[in-house]
Amino acid sequence: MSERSRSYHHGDLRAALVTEALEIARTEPAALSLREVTRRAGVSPAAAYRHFRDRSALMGALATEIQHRMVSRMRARTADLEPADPAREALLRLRGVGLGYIDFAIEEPGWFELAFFGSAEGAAVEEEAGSSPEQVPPFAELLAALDDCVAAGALPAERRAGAEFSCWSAVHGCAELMVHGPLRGAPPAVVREVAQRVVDDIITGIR
Amino acid sequence: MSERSRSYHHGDLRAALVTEALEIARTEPAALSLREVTRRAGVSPAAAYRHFRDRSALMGALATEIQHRMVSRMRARTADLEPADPAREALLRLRGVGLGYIDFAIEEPGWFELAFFGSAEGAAVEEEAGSSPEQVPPFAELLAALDDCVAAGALPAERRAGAEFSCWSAVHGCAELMVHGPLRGAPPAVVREVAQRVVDDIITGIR
DNA sequence: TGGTGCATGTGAACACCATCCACATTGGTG
DNA sequence: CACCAATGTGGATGGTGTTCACATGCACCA
Repeated sequence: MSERSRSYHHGDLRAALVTEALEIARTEPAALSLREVTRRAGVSPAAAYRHFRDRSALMGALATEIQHRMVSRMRARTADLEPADPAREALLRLRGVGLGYIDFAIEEPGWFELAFFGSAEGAAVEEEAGSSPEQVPPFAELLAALDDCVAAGALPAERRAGAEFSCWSAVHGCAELMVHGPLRGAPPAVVREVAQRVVDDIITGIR
Repeated sequence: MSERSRSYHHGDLRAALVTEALEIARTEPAALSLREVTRRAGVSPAAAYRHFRDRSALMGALATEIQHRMVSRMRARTADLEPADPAREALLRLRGVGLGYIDFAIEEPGWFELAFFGSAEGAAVEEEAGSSPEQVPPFAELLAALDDCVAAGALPAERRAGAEFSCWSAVHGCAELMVHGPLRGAPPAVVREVAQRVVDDIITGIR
């Protein structure tokens, strides 16, 4: 396993391709091509097709991996909440989910850009059935936080339905604003302030 | 001017290229390439470079055109407001701006996708100076609506600063949700309801 | 009127890309 | 040990953006 680089067979090319693609996406997104990925993995372009139906399948795997990393960071951020009364704590968690989402987009714009690619272009038709909201990990995180709010009495039950769309819209839109939009490259202080205002406004609005 | 199609010189190739690109973007976005655009304009690929520095410059011109059409539709939608007291009327206008934005995204997904491309990829560095928020027409529309709200007493002056980011985030994020995200292809009734909930929530939240 | 300069369009080339094919190599299984 | 299925290769095809030397013809000036 140690000296696998010289052997004709790679060992675990699929994982290696995803790893290389992640690296490229983070550092020089413009260079993210199937050929470049295989090049860095030390393998011929066609080899990728033994593991992915086509380019968009690779991007889908990439998106899934990124979504999981996103959730990890969101959780790491939310973990250190000092105890408070349940309602307040649930709201703080909801706030943390939103801010964590936005932070991830700012810290890893290359990854953020690809995080929802699977649901975007090529694979639109076939996956149809398998892409319910609950299966998009960051979205699932939001759903859980909202349910918590209801359980803790911080959100009236009759306001629960549809609240996830308001929250996701505001938070995702804010992230886009900062990665692609007018706030791209704004000073971190401004960015922080805007993010907090957006998250607080939408949490106020859904209640 | 009438029989210009046979002449070596085109007449107004720049406009023709934008027109063709708009058509392609609307009907078969996947086919939107510089070569396809020139092909439809009956001209060689290189001809485009007499009018646009590169592909991303074409996309930028396209984006600008789309943004203007977006504003036109948003205005057409907001135009028929029956008079009411100023505060209520200002809020309705704000609501109309948001819903109009979302409607445009749903009705013209191909265009919506490109509307902010100019601020997205290639041209990021050089335009830096020229892309202040006020110069993005749909965003300017929002700013105006918010100022109206303050003037009409529907929004406290101390809540005005930053409100545009909350609104744009929610509305743009909602549009993305419907074009690329989990709500893509959802029944129109659901889409309508979600859009209204999102817009109403954020308007509640900013006040 | 005739000539010329400059903007505009052409054709061919380059480098890159995704994708497919027949073929080579191999690790594991009978 | 032999063979098979899985995996990787090299090369070809047709697409892309971009550049270059060259062709064309409109507008203006002598």
